[in-house]
Amino acid sequence: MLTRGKLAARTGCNIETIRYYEAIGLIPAPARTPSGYRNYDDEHVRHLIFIQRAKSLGFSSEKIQGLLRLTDPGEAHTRADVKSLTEAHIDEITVKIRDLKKIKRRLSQISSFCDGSAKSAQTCPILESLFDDS
Amino acid sequence: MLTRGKLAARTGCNIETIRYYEAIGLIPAPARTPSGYRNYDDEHVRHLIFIQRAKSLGFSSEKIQGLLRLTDPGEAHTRADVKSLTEAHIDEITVKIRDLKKIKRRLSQISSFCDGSAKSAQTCPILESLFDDS
DNA sequence: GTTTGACTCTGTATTAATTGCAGGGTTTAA
DNA sequence: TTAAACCCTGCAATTAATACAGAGTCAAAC
Repeated sequence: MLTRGKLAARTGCNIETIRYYEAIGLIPAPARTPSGYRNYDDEHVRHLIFIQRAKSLGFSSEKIQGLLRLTDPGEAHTRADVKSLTEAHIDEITVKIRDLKKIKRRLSQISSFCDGSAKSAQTCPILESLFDDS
Repeated sequence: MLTRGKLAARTGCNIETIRYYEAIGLIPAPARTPSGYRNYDDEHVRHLIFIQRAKSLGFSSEKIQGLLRLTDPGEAHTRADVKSLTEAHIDEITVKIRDLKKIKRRLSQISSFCDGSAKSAQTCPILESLFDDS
């Protein structure tokens, strides 16, 4: 019996947020016990973990719904559907990865270049480049 | 004269959001004209572009403040400071990149595997793996 | 040079996403 | 069999972002 509290503990998701995601349709409504308790299954666990990751990567609830719909057996998908949906997402993800790599590279430079004096970070020219658009 | 509206147009940021970011200290308060108009400079443009990117990558306002503080000439940083701040961020970014690559790879598989029939996506076993934790 | 439209200012209200709380029922384990 | 620990619902509070209202400012056409 996987109650809401246990699902929260297992996924790290706030217990109230689970109810909220159900309300907005981000996760399917689970079965209920005779007394009305929600009873989740492994599908819900995977769903919720995916949602949390996607959120942490800056995807909106709407975008996440779009990704999840790709896996929904209740939805019919033509090849064209899948193509256009996935390709738009792939492009967006490619940009995200590029931006993250840029920030990571700059942070590594900051970490290795600054010489340890109290004023080092202020004068380190690398810091400036953190904002660059190139 | 870079007014708030022009800054919004140049960065794609909502004009009201700029005022909000100033209120919570995410961007520095700009100079004012004698009549009270905000007057921004290039520093604000770069700041705001960086903030928008970081937001789109799932960083919280707090995290972004931490990153920006690394570049703030008014803050003193010891080497240890910089090391610990940057390394925590770098680790987090590494995870994000890995997750994004995973999602991207799965999306590519979805796009290329499904055979074009109306029911293809439902039965495509690749879809399931979008949730995997491995 | 004045008028008018587009812009800015401040303060406050609204929306969306999330979290917290209160009041009441259920389960479990001592 | 009762107390602790949970769940239920409904609603309030928070945070981030955006919208709006009323008043002042700027710029360019008349």
